[in-house]
Amino acid sequence: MKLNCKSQMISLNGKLYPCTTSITMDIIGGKWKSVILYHLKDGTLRYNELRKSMPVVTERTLSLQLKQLEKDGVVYRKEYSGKPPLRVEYSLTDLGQTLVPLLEMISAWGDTLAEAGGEVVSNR
Amino acid sequence: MKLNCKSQMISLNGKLYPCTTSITMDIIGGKWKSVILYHLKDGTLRYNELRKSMPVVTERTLSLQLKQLEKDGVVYRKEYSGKPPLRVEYSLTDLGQTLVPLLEMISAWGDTLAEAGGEVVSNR
DNA sequence: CGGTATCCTCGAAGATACTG
DNA sequence: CAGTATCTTCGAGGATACCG
Repeated sequence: MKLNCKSQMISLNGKLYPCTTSITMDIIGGKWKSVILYHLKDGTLRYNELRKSMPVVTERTLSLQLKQLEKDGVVYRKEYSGKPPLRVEYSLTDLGQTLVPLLEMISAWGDTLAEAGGEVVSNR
Repeated sequence: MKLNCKSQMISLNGKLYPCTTSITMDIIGGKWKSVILYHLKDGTLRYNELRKSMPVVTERTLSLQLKQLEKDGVVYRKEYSGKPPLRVEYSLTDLGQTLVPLLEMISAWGDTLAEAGGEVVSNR
């Protein structure tokens, strides 16, 4: 059955959504999740590599967002536990991989706007 | 120049973004904007028609979100002012139309998840 | 290195009532 | 019909310090 977002609610994992777009936006929306996913789309990154790619995010927020992405099944967290220094790697799951075309479209649309009126401001 | 979201900031309309995905998400993100846009993708709707398509949103929130979409240039507000009853129609602008493939992809991705584990809950 | 713990701010969104 | 006006709540995200 194809859901069509007309005057009905959809229940998924204990949450109620008014539209299938809301489901996707719940998973990739917010200030940071699409950015994290975009950086992971080209491969595995360690926690600190992610941090360096996103200089403005705080550690706490990055950590929280990663946990949510992990819980929603789009990001995989692999911990290589030997003695410290600890090594943790993040990557997209198979489900996360299915988001890549979407992430690229989102980025491309924003890119078009930026080309028209945007400006690169800083390099760190 | 193609922007790549690596350690630089992009300035657009007085806001700073860490990534081109952030630009798009700023415009279509949040709890309601993608739902509104999805409903408008098939044509013009009056304020009350939008309300009825989205029974859980409050008037205030719908009104605020529509204003932001209008300000960001993706929604067009046309007021037919005669004497009351007032008639206002909302539709996508040309820029808004370029979001349609994206909105459909967002909806389709959520739909896939819902088919796997979701459940339609109510009919109003 | 890869996080937590605490505390805090601020804006998105809701409830309800009212209006041109 | 198509909103505004007020007031309130709630949670995302930030600042800073500390931990295994």
